[in-house]
Amino acid sequence: MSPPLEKTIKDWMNLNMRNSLGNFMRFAREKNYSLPQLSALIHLSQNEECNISGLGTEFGVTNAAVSQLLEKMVQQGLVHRSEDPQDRRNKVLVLTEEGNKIANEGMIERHKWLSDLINILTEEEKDHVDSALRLLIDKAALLDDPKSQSES
Amino acid sequence: MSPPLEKTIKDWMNLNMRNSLGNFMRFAREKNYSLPQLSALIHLSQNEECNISGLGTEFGVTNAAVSQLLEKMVQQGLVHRSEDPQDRRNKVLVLTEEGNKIANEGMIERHKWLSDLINILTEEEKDHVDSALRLLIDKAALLDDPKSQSES
DNA sequence: CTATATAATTCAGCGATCTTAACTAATAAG
DNA sequence: CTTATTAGTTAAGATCGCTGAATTATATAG
Repeated sequence: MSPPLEKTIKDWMNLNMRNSLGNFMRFAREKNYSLPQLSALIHLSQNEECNISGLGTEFGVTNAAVSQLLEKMVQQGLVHRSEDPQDRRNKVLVLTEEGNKIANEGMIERHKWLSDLINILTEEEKDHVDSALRLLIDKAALLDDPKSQSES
Repeated sequence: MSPPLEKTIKDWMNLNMRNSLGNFMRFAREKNYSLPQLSALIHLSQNEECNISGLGTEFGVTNAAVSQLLEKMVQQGLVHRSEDPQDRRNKVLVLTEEGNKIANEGMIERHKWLSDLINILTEEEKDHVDSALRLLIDKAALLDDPKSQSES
């Protein structure tokens, strides 16, 4: 990687941190959701069907911890938990409508600064940013696809 | 904002979430730092001189909470806490070398996927992404500057 | 000098999450 | 059928961070 791009990435990371982390934590506190809950919510909103151990691996905690966390979220009506017909030891975790709503709000809150930022660009600049981000999104999909199909 | 750009931002947000949140939480657990600690660490690494109440406002918690959290971080050698000569009620919080090291590692860990992603781009694509990100960084500085100079 | 306001700390108590260990249920292997 | 493995749950105990209230020290106002 060329040195100037390396610096750009670093600056971009800093900007991301400074603007999204605080927003995210404040949002969590205001809505009375813990950070683990909100993280689980967002993970579930991106990976439609998860099980307990998958979440445990994702966040680096035991199944017991996930089970307890999810139990509360089921009671709060954020998550629907059902048996997997293929293997009834598995639980299939899916967000409820309410859960999806909260997850989306959380994401919007976290990246609000990015939307605000883009709104002050000229049309030409918007196009430039749009194509660059789309390029990254497409490349990321290429990296993800081979792996995401290799389990179950 | 044009509809296609709006979708691009949304996709980009999703990608960010999916790839950085898990890394970040795993990093925190592996290194035995709590999420609040790591968040404080990162905030301090971006805003060289902070006081207790400033951090409290940033994260939406009481001064007592910040004081206790920082006390631990001082004991761990991550933060240097000293009196403000201008107003000795204030404490000036600055990261130690060790604290800075951890903060940087955390940021690198969190955005590792972005570096990996950029590494598979062609030179031409890299230039494209570089200029788009730099554009956003510059615009963000314009938004921030008026505010960031208004205190102390 | 006295009174008030501000910044930070300390303490007791609460709630949340984590871990380990024991347990139930379902699947896979012999 | 018996045994071992896998997925998830439950319970007990520990830790952590937060709050509210009381306290100390500094700064400002009258």
